[in-house]
Amino acid sequence: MATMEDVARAADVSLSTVSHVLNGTRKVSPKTVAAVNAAMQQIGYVPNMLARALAGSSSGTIGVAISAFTNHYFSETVRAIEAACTRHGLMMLFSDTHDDPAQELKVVQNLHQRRVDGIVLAPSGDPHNRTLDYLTSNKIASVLVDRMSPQPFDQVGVENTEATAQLVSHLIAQHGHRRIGFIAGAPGLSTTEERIDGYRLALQRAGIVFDPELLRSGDSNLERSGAATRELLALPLGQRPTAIVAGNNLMTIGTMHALRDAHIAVPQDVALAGFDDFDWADYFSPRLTVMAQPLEELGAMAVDLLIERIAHPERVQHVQRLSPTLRVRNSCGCP
Amino acid sequence: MATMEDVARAADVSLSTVSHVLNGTRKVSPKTVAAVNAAMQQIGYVPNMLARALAGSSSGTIGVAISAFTNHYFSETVRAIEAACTRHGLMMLFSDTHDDPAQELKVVQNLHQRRVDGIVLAPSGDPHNRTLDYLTSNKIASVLVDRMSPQPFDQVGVENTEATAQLVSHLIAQHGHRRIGFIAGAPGLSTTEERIDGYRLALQRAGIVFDPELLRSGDSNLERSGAATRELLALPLGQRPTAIVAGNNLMTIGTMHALRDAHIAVPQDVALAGFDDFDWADYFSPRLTVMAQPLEELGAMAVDLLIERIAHPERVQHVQRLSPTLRVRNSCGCP
DNA sequence: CTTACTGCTTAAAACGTTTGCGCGCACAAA
DNA sequence: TTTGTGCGCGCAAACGTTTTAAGCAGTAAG
Repeated sequence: MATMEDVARAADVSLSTVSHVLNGTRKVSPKTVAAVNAAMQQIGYVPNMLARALAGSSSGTIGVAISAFTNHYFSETVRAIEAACTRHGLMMLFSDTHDDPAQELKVVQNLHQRRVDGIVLAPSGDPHNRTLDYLTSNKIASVLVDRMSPQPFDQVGVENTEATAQLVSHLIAQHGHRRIGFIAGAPGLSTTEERIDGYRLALQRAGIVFDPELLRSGDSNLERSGAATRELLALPLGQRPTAIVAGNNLMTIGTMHALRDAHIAVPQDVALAGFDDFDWADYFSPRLTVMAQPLEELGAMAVDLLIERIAHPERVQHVQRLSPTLRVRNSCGCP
Repeated sequence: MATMEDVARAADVSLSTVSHVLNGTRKVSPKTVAAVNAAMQQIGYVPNMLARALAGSSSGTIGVAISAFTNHYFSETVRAIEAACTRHGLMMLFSDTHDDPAQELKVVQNLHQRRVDGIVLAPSGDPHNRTLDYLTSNKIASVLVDRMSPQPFDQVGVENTEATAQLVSHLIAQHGHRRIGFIAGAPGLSTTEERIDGYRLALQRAGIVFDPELLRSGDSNLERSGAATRELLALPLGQRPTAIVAGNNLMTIGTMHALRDAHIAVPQDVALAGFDDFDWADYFSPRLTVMAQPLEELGAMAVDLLIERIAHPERVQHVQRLSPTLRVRNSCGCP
């Protein structure tokens, strides 16, 4: 494959001149520039970014470690991140963490070995914070998305507590529900905790006493949320919820699954609302009332923060909370 | 950052010995191995894959150029590809083509510059085949997914013609429809052509004469498929379709959107079926009858073929057709 | 006592860039 | 004529690996 040296030879200039033409690193006479460009054209030169990254300092690549596998909504986030990368002329090295601490660490090390300029990570709920520690101790520029950490990182997430409260309050205030079930996400995730907080906050504001029986873990996945829903439905009649709120998209589907299997009509028998929107939600029944996260913004913001961090490693960390928006449809009981 | 040389110094051996310990490239005495490993541990050495790739020949990275942005279903494919990569110890450099020939070429060149070992591409319908030509003339190991090409490439796709015919036949044979609308994908894509063929094949087999008015292009996207559906609905009563088949997931949603807006009940007023499945399809109404593509297999197969190709650049090309499976629910009129 | 081999190790040349240093030249000022 | 001052360039040293050729003991065979 043709190298810069071949180009130099063909254009009868030095190697460094070719480099400088390529990067505009210093003034080169127009005549020489033309000669070099012609030579490149002619011999079909393709720059070698590996060598460039090795010699210089930036690889023009960022790493993304997100569990797109376990949670569908992360696919969207990844897409948004990729779009932002393209806008900034970066490439994205993507690997899935499967929300598993060990795998997550492996992925991050892998990215580090490949000398990415920075990393976007949706941290798993590792109680030992191994990956986070690895990032800090190796001084890797990084941004956390979705899940927040008390550690000093740049972070982008959504406002969960008030948002969930808003969702629950809608069910209470607009539709008079008093017994509302909540299907919570996987324990250990900040989003899970925050959304539970929001749930309890809304109850408290309405003067409803919290019933632990109505709070179930759906473990952020389809199967467990279905099971949690069945548990809710199995409660004695007076205690059984008249409405259910699911903590994320997957659990909304899982809940709907269980309700359907139990021949429970939504919203007639039980009202339903959830976190995360779907692009088809307007066209299929029940039309889900949800909290929609600004995924596009989330991805763009993450990349912006990362670029900023790469440029200024010592700047103080930013923690951004984006606001999700309530989309009222009819699964909550609205017409 | 620590280099191999630092490790060598710390372990009091030569640089190349460290390299050989790391790669198991040749026999090294157990004592030396231990010393080297200890040294690595101690100084926190992180291998530099860039340098390794530069010196050696493989970068352990493959490029993926797919339009995940325009078509949701590709997200799943990308996920499947990533999973396969991880299984094989590869990393995935991903960039979106937006189904735009120019962007696609740019992306592929970018990947090439980064010296990926190979590329998985879902080719846009570029009439000039610029990207494909680039790949062949630069002898880049590559595999085409989803869309097929007459050019000599390794390819994985699904069987579209018979599958579509099966979908259409179901509507005819099981539910007695005679006027069936078809919302086709973007022109120029092999999948689009093949699915149209399947549609016509099914009509022909049932002895139904093809009415060009019933074949509309939804251009593989939401908006245009909605418009196409409205055109179908605007046909005079005797000509208006009693069933509609959509050419992919996005167009199924778009079609459903238009039907909903027109207050047309599915399947009572008009039956609906489409290509591509959804994970929520079982739980929301109408429950869509669809042709489900084996996305996981598709991704795995693509990566397998690519690895094979990288290992043996001169082997003859394989073209694989996977079989989608019909999932009958109730949007077609089945109970 | 050579010779050849074995088992380990070192030295050094790639790989394809970037970049600091410095050189020669032309042209203006002294 | 000198001296200075840019302007265009080339040279060569990194960057962190892999890999080939060769060195150097010690040992077995001739």
